Amino acid sequence: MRTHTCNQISREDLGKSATLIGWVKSKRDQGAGLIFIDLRDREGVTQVVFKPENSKENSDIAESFRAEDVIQVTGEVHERPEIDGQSTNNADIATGEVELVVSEVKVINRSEVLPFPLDKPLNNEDLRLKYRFLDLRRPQMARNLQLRHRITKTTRDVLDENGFLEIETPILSKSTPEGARDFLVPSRMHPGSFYALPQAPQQYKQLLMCGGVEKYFQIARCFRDEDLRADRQPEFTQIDIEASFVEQNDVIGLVEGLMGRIFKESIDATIPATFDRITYHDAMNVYGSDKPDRRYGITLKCLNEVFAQSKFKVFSGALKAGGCVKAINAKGFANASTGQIDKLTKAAIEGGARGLAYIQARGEDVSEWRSPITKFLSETELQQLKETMNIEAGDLILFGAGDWSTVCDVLGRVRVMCANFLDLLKDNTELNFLWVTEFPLLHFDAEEEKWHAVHHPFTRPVPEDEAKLMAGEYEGLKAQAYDVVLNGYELGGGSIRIHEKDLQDSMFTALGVSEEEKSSMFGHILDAFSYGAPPHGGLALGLDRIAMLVTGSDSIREVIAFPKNNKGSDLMSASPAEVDHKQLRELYIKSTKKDKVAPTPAPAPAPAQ
RNA sequence: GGAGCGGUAGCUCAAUUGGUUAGAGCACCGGCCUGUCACGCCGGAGGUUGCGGGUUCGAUUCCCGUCCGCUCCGCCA
Repeated sequence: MRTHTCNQISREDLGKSATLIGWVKSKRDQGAGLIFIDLRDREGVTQVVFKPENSKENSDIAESFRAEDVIQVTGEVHERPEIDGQSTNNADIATGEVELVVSEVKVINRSEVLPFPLDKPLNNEDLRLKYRFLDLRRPQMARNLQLRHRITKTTRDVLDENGFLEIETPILSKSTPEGARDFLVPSRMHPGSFYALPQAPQQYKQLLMCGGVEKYFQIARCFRDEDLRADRQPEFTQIDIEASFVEQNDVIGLVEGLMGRIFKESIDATIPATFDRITYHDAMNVYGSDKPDRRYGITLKCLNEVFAQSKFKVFSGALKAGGCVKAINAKGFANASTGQIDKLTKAAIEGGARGLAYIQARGEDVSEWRSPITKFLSETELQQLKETMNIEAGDLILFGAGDWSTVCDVLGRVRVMCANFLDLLKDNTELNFLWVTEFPLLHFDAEEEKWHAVHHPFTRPVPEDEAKLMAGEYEGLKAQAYDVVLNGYELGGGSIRIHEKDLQDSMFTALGVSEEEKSSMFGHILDAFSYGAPPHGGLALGLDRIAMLVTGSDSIREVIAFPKNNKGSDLMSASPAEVDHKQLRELYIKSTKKDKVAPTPAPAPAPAQ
């Protein structure tokens, strides 16, 4: 029987017997039967020593060990000896002052030669995912999973302390017309009908509020059939929270407390008791993003006054059309390479700009500035610009002109790229939390010529905009919606919801949902709202992203035990995979493969064209 | 759907302007070594350079196509 884990034995155990079970991390064979084994388990590493004078048989067995063999060793805990006056302690491991001198050894299971070493970082993620069961043995991955557990455990504790009930909602649910693409599951008992996997338990949790639950949470698996990213998986986990009789500040306070406990109990980090708040408008206006990373200070400055009378048509034209001129000052980036400027310009164009005007302030004086546009600007404009933007020698100024939202978006992208080029976040360990509030309720999709919900269709407008929504005036409405942002990542978002049938009906009307769809798609929720639905609100937090930031990983795949790759495949189990014809027939789905039983007749030769 | 980067031994990488038999470290196999902890020393085995085609006397290298992976854009209410 195991008496200790591999991080446990210490000087206090000297002379005592101990039995360890674990994996052979490494073997150092000194010859003549003196062999050191680093034995690893989930918790740590202990050096075990085989001495020929104790048992030649044991040493012979140890000689055969390879990395990742599972062995059980029993022996006496010894102090590490001094050799020629030199300590043989190993300060790198917790058990480095002692060692286990083996008297009994048992080989529990042998390992094949490994496809990759476990004790070094490995770039080849393909290989890691294919052999994930080995990859998970690496201390970094073990730590990530342990921290993730700590996060979910703390979440359950905190929400339980606050009176929230953990309730499961269906995985087999119903396709929703708006939002991301659904994963569909064919129904055998209802030919031609499909379940959908939930993108989020949004409607269920609101129906729980209608059911009088008052306070609900769930560590909920969610599914979206969209293209993947480093911080996006087709199935991911949300901490889903909903409460009745709450206002925005209640939800915000709850989440601030939850975050504080999570960061304390996982990595012992102390974060502010309350987070700064910024409106959506200000976030866009100042940082060019609705999830700004404020760990660096580059901000968007308005230059409308400077260029109000400008003869430079790009600027004056934008202002005349009711738009704006803005710029950022990337301090110390005047030496940007042509390639870097090209990349910034490309990003600006992708964001909808026609180009990217810039000034490389190679010196203090405006005459030393290098720029394709300064020749169009007057001396007065240049001096005002210098003052407004606080331009000093060595700065790079980047401009955007046009309609407000495009300019903000473009400069927001350029801002992030500059910070990356300048490596502004090197060695930065700050945890910068932020609430973004007062999101727009609706935005108009010019291509489809219809209004979309910015958050989702159940989001409540601010009180002063309720009447407008009911009256069909959709321009400029604000929502009681809020996002929590950490270091430029959207950790989660939520809103106060609509709980009245009439208001919800108006919302569906705004989104162009037909009367027929209202009852077929949303009849149950409209129904629920007409039987005394309580006011309610909540939010959902991305557990994977929280775990990614807590562990300092650069991808959520590092904090998910068995993630999918970029194409949505599980490389270990090789899913998705084709299924048997019989299975498909039962589901009334036609195989895309050629039918082997009844081959189709050879097609007639195509007529020459 | 689009852009960028990448694919050479089990792993991490190298290979000059297109030029001998494609190399090194780690891992592996054999031998030696009684205090190592990235143990050390000696020896060995290990390659369809992702795949297909083209140019060339000659292609890891140049060109075209294709597959795979990662990052980003679109997309993700």
